[in-house]
Amino acid sequence: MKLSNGVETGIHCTAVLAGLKGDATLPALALAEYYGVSPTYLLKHLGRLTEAGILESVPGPSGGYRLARLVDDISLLDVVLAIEGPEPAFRCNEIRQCGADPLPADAYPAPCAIKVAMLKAEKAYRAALSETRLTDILDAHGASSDPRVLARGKRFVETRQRPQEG
Amino acid sequence: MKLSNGVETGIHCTAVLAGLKGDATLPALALAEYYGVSPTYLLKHLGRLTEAGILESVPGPSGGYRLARLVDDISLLDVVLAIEGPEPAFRCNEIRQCGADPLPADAYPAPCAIKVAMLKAEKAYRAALSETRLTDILDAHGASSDPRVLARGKRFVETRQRPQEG
DNA sequence: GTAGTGTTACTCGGATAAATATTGTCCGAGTGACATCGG
DNA sequence: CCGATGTCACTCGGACAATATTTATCCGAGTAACACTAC
Repeated sequence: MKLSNGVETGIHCTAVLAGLKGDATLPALALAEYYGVSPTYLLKHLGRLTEAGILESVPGPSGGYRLARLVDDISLLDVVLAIEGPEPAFRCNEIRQCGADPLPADAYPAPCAIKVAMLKAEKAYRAALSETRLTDILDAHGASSDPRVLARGKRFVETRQRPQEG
Repeated sequence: MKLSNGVETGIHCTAVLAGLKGDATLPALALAEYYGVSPTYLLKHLGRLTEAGILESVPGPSGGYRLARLVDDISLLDVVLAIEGPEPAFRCNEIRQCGADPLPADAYPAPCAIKVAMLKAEKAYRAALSETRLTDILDAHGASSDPRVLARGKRFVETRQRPQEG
């Protein structure tokens, strides 16, 4: 079980975009440079987030991405599901119904107990992700980060955001 | 994010092996036939479970696998970790420290807030898995399954277990 | 000086390859059972 | 008839391919800004 790295970059980028004021946008290329990741690959993830209604994309020069909702309305679960897809990690293949001399399907009216337990755990996982909103991430970041880190982020956003202010 | 199918087969097989009495064993080939999965591939998963101390393997004719511990001492988490590996699904690459004109490493004394949140969710996931023991699965299966299913399982175990009784 | 217009450069989006993880297969080492042979 | 022994078939375990998924890349469509021209 390995989570796509796109989740990490997606959340980070969403957090950065939360720092924009008003209608300002930030191009994908800028975010890619800021985090040292592949620009074109990042584009794919940002596209997923846009499809999911988490981000808005503005085409053309001075275009880019910005948040489509308030930071309070974005949870980590939203981002993870947008990038990884909505399907649960555990997928029951109903192997209990397979194999030698199988029974008819009507012999299995109750759901597979293993499936139930696995999905229950995954539900707990998603609940925890759902309880964490982007605001919480930003607050924790602001409270525990070194001033240099905050300054670098602020400088970056001010340098690359569109439209340029000033 | 997709969980290996080996997890599903691993749990099912462990549950079947729990039905053995005394020192009896069941060969991997029998389990593979029962569930209609690749025998050699199943062998790999059973090997992982043996390494983890969940199963015991007996070589030679009339050999096979059996539980290495009591059903109360085996949780779903044990099985999942044995097959998927102990590492968490979310792996922080510290991309916050990468990119253009990076800051020195000592600018990041606090752990990444995103990493903390993701691992916290995963901790909840593992806790839920850990609370579910193999006993619970067996109880639920015994209580909610059609008589035909239980009979098929019993017949299968009695037919293929080693040493053959009778 | 101002409005209209054409070009241009920059953006995102989808189709196309490489790398990696998962899935599946094959062959070899080891072991207990069985048949055989001798007493 | 009973015991020792050699062969054998069956087991698990690790090394070797095929497939699926993730990762990365390239190219095209679209758009707003800019410069230029005409008025």
